Amino acid sequence: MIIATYNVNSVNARLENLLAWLKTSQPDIVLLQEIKCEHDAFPFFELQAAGYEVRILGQKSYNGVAILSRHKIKIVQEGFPDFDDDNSRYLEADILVGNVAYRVASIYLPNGNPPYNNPDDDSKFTYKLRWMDAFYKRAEALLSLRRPVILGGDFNVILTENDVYDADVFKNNALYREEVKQRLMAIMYLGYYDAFRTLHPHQNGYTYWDYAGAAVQNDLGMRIDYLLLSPDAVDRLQKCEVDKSPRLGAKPSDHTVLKAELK
DNA sequence: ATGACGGTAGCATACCGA
Repeated sequence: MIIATYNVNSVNARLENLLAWLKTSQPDIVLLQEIKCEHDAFPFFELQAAGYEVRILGQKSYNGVAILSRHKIKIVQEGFPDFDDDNSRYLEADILVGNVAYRVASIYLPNGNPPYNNPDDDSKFTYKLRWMDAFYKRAEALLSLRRPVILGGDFNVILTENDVYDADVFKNNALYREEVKQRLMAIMYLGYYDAFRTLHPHQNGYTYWDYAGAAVQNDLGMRIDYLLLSPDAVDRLQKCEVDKSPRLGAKPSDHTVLKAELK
């Protein structure tokens, strides 16, 4: 079973790129973030023609998450229970692959940095922390299923200096603040495994490179996309790799694909 | 110190992003 997560930075702007990648890679499940559209503008037809069932939690212009699957999708949660969110950032589903009943979620965690024109505004950061607290509660509840759970997406968190090209540049950045790193670590201490780091302790594993300058050519990236696996899922983990090809092709997203293979 | 670069809304420029 191959599962991937990909922040597409607009599913419509990225449709050719996405379809080409699906055709080459043939994943079973894809978790998309930043689809940036609502239901009526989503390219259902093209993705269904490519062999995928699609469920989305859309939003106009910003955010929006989706799940693509070659197997039947049963949505169980749109957003977190008991957390009122103006943004479409969390979609959770049951997907049966062979005889394995996976619970998966597509996650677009808030960025948290202030607007450029108002650097003292911390409202986005406090929203990020509240969102992560709600995520913690949901992640905790899911462990009691004692099933393979896969929480994947753009987490907007740089965990360590090994996950970014220059940690000093990000010292005060909302992606690298202590409050944020502690919250992601707390989720993992519940019993989730960072699939990439579990298998690759030394590779940088970057999944994002800025469009500006020559960030991708110079590998000035950061590892901010994750696949977190519950104990029952990590037992099945065979491989986890960054696929840089979508980032190197024409008209790329600023993120690339992170994928894992489970047996 | 700032912006680069790209997407969306909607028609000029503002907002968002990491």
